[in-house]
Amino acid sequence: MNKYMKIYQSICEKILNGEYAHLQQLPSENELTKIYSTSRETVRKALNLLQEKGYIQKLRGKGSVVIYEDVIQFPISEMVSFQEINKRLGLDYETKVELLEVIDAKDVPVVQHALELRDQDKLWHVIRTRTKDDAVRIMDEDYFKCQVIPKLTQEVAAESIYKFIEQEMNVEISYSNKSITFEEMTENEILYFGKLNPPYTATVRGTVYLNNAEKFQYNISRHIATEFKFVDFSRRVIHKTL
Amino acid sequence: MNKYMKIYQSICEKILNGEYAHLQQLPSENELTKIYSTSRETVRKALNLLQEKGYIQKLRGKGSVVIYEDVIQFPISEMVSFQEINKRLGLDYETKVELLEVIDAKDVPVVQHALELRDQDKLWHVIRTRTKDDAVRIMDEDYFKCQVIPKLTQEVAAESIYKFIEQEMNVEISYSNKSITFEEMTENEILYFGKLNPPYTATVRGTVYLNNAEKFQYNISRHIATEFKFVDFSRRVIHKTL
DNA sequence: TTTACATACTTGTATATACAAGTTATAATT
DNA sequence: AATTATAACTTGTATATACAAGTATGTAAA
Repeated sequence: MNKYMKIYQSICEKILNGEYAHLQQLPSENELTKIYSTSRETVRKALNLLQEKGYIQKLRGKGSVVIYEDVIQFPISEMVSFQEINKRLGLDYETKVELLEVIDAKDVPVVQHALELRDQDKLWHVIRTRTKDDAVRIMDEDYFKCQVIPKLTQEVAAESIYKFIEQEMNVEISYSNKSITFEEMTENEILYFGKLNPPYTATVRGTVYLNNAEKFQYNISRHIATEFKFVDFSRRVIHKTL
Repeated sequence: MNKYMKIYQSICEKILNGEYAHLQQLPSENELTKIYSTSRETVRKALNLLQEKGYIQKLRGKGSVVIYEDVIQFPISEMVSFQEINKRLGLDYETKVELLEVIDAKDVPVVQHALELRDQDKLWHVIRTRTKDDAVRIMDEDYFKCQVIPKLTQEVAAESIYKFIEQEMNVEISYSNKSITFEEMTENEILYFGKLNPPYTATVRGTVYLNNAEKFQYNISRHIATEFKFVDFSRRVIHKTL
């Protein structure tokens, strides 16, 4: 792995475990070059990434301070797998694989369109529920291109599909476009969640891309509307007034 | 302004107006250095920013392609002012300033806590509605530190407060933390939206920070729950499994 | 025709240098 | 004591170089 990525992960870890606390000043770029025995530009790459992801704030002349605070809600703009969040936040959800099958793209027109597939293209169809305190809180439905992921097992689906893809296959998951809507529950959702009042879900739909801009996954994540809270970190870039 | 920022804005503009179309290949880094008569590293800074913001995808050995597509929904993770979106997407909402007053921080405990204010600190309190087709669709409530923004007029509030702050004052709006929740409408909201079925709002609450990590704005943006759709772009960074 | 290789392109990483610009603390001056 | 200037720090920008690594293409060999 790259040097600057190692430095990023090292500092990130220190922030997450409290070694670098909220609002604490980080060592200066010059000091970090000595600590990691590297050049200043390499340190700067790591720091810029930490800033972009909302861990630190840099200020010219002063240095970098930690701005990350533990959240106990779902980060929407982070693109981390469920298991990564589950572990990091200690949420203790239990995953159950409700369905794992291969289907034809033509049988799910919405997904076929979203992933730009031909009729005969094959898809993995996975449904997983996330349970806590004996109640289903989240229902995840995923579609993966079989072309990209030839094999998929119950065990992998119960653990982390992303971890499997990135470590076992030579595929780089790169970015995603998501949408969040509030929708009335359908019969299918009531099946998993039970009858709720109000009968609404917060639904996150996402298309996930590989690093060559190929679409390979379509995801629908349904949460109990009144229960969940999505959080987001974003940075301002000034755009020209057109 | 910086060179790489000018290049970013130049290419960004070309993407937004279609000069560089969806999935079109950008000129190579070497060509761009000639076009903008600068060094490769400076071009790379601009391209990396474009990639981070979801406009392009780079691929080693191949080049950069445009991945941006016009969306007609609200970008949640972009941190652009309402007027910036309104113009860019041609949404044609009409803004009405319903309230513009100065209040004591102690009168709004939630905001006081969020912005870490003392009892006697003063706040601008602004309520604006966004109307389209003769119906109120969005209700924006903002609180700004008077310390940072001493003056604020009805005219500025009707236009763009961010534009005013960044161009008139010497203040750099830097980043924000937002949350999205699904909430039952209160009497106050029914006042502006009217009675709706179901009586729920999609509520975005955000704390906005300056570049010195000082909190200066608290924002509550209420949308008709079943009507709105938030969109999000995010990039994957592989985290260590802790 | 097919395969393999070499080559010329692309972006990615790491390093170095020089200077600009903002902050802070110290010392000198008023 | 208050102000000013200086020096020593901080991060930001721009440039240059060298090499690594992935992609595409053409050429030569099988």
